[in-house]
Amino acid sequence: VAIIDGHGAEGVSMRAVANTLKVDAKSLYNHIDGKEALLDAVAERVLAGLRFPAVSGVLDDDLRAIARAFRRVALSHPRAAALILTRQLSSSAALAPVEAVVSLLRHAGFGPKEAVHLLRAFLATAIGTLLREANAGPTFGAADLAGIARRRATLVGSRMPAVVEAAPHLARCNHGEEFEFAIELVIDAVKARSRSASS
Amino acid sequence: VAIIDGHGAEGVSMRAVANTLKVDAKSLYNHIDGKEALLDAVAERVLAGLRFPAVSGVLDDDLRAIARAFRRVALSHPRAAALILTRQLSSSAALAPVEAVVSLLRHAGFGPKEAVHLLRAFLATAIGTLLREANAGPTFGAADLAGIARRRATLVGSRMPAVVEAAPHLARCNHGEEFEFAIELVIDAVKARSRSASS
DNA sequence: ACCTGAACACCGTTCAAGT
DNA sequence: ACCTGAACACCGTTCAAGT
Repeated sequence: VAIIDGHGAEGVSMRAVANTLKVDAKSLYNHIDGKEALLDAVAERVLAGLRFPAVSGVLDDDLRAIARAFRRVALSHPRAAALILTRQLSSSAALAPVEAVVSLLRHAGFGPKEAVHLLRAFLATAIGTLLREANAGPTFGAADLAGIARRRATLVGSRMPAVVEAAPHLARCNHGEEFEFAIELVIDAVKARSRSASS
Repeated sequence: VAIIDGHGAEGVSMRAVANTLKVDAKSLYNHIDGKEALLDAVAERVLAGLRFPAVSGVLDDDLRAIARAFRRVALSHPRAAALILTRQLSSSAALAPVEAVVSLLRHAGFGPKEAVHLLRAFLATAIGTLLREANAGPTFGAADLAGIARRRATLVGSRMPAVVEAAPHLARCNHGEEFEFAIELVIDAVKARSRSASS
């Protein structure tokens, strides 16, 4: 994790890890099954920092809180974010958010089948949004005015009418705001479905 | 693309590409700016295969059609899917779906700002869902009965009550169905918002 | 139980020299 | 305008030998 924080995920090599551990790269194989397993372990370790607030009993508040907690942990080590969002984990650390969301939906009256569907849509939206944020880096943020201007020029240069018209909004991206918007969208859809829940 | 189809994205090396081109790896640098640029080019090439059906004028039908066309192209080369979904592209190939969706939303009465928000939520949901499908590989599909049984056992072993209860549904994943469900969810939310559109 | 030396089969990339 | 030889600074991983 220290290497990723300092040099990015591409900076992780068995030799680099061994080096910061003052040991030979080959020695690592006595402790872990290879590089892929190491990266899985990193993702699990970071994801284990996930903490949910207490359940309030109001479905949308609780879903929002889970989404925010998930964003928080995913971005707790920005350069490791793609790892956490992308790796297919099987450990119980990865099941914690599943348990939290499904449990909420079941108590709200959804059947197990629909709860799983909604869970998956909920996670897909969160992960898609966070992956955009993680990949964008600081470039896309609100701060970099020169970057925004450059990007806006490119968009206008595309000569696609809707893109040109929306260029001022496309050129910048407030990630926190977009996350809230996307989550609100799926929460609204969940609430709309809860009025006729079954199956 | 041929290498990715045959050996996966990790099989792509400058030497491998040069080899299938019957040339030396170093020669590639006369034509492209390095490996990252090469992978960008691959993603753009595949994405360029995107074809939208004609606009019907019914918002939800048109959004559904775009989503399906996007899924189609993303999975047209399954082992390249993560590349297409993950790379930050700046070319006009990447702007085609943006133009299509924003244009639709504008005609439906949304302001440019809200159209961009909705576009981003729409894409995030599609990308999140498709990334799950691409990463899962064939393992998770409906076919592999032994895999489903094994996965179900793991879930039950977690001893998390909601996970255990929903294990039969969590252990399998019909990707096409989940995609339709997630898209339907955001389309519903868009329609709900179109009844009070502005800004 | 853990470490390392020797070794293998790879990488991406630069640059000067060729045609 | 394009190619290549020589070269550099790296990779992940195995295995037998050591303590």
